[in-house]
Amino acid sequence: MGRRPLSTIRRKEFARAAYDCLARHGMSGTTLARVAETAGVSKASLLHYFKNKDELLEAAMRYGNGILKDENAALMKIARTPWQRIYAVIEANTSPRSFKPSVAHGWLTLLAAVPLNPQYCRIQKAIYARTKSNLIGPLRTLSDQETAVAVTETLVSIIDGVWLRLGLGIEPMSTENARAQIELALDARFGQSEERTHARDIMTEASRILMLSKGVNR
Amino acid sequence: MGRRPLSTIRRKEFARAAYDCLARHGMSGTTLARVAETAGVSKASLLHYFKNKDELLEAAMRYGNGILKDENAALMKIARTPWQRIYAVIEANTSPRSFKPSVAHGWLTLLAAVPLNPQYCRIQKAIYARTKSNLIGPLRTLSDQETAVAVTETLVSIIDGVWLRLGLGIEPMSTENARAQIELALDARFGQSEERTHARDIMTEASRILMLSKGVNR
DNA sequence: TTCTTGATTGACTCACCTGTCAATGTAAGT
DNA sequence: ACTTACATTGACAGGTGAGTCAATCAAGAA
Repeated sequence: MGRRPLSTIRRKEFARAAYDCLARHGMSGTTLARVAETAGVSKASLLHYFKNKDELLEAAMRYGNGILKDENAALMKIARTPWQRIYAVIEANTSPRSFKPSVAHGWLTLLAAVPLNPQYCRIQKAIYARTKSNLIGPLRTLSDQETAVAVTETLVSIIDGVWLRLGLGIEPMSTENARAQIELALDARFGQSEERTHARDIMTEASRILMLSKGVNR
Repeated sequence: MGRRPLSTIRRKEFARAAYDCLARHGMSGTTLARVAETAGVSKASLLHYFKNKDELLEAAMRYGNGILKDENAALMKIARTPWQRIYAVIEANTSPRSFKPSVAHGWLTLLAAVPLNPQYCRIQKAIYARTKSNLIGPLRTLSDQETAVAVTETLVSIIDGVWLRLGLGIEPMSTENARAQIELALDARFGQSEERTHARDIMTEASRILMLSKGVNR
């Protein structure tokens, strides 16, 4: 779209440095000076690429979300059945590649700022809309609309909840634990059909392969 | 315990003011000056009661949690059966009295700081331990240990998730919506027994009565 | 009344943070 | 070689926030 080039790759590096800072030092500890140091440049250089701190943090938010988004997109492309699409979302959102305490803390730090900044708000809104839509579509083909909505809402809450708990770091939280919780919620409205189990195995395997092929490009 | 008196009531007022600030202005916007203004005193007066900002925010954290804790304790005292104890926790954690966007945002803001401060960490750890224990106890009398643990984990994640989404304020999130999600998770491992339904009605009613009697004392 | 203890505050210090700017470096095009 | 456009930076300005301190105020005890 109307994206200015301005060395997109450099911006991404800085967004990553900002995200790392947020994860390690929290919002108050994430100063331009510290981000610059993390990225190995001067503070003034940062402000050459981002006109202010808000814009930098916005990029950090897009960067952090981008990781999940890319994995999700890659898995969605592979998925062929409704259950596979559901497990694509689940796999992407609990993939060990990003399901780490530091990533979760960075995410949590940014979320806390969402209600204070309309731009962050818009970004986050889009993320929720996408995730919900990715879940409700296939779920509707497996049940009535009402059930699909209810299950979607619950899955989204569980995903948010496990990420939150992961980010707090005060109790162990593994990919397996997270997925077990999601499975439990699915059990509430769907039986352990052959189709479901098979789809899960397929998508788990697909996720593993994608992870091995080191980083979804772009 | 070893609590210094130092006008406990005054400290609570300030903790409340700090919490309000956190909810309204986020972590960076919560300055000593602003909290002081909210409380109607000078910044220096604040620091007479709290030796630094960290201690003030710690008090804010205890204050915010205290609301839920008191409601939980009151309902727990009423509960007589396992299912009633389970619904005591659920009611307390989704009570319209505290289940509000501003409260949730204050909570979210504090949570983001948890990994950066060992003291916040300890407080939050205790909160999780209590909630989990309150759920796992009664659940164990209704199922095997493994199931009790799994359901507890899921319920905790859903509660955290709905609070998070409430705090973000980018989508509607009501008490009813939150409870529907929790019910769904319970459905996964427990049928709609007469006992369960009845317990839910009892605790909902108890919560309503407590709410009418305006604020659990102390 | 006098003394003591705690409450409250304005003024101040010091550190740090954001954002600007002018100067310099650098690489590619002509 | 010259020019243009961008990259990078040190230095600086302006502002703000945390925390200190000495002085004042109020109330109860002796």
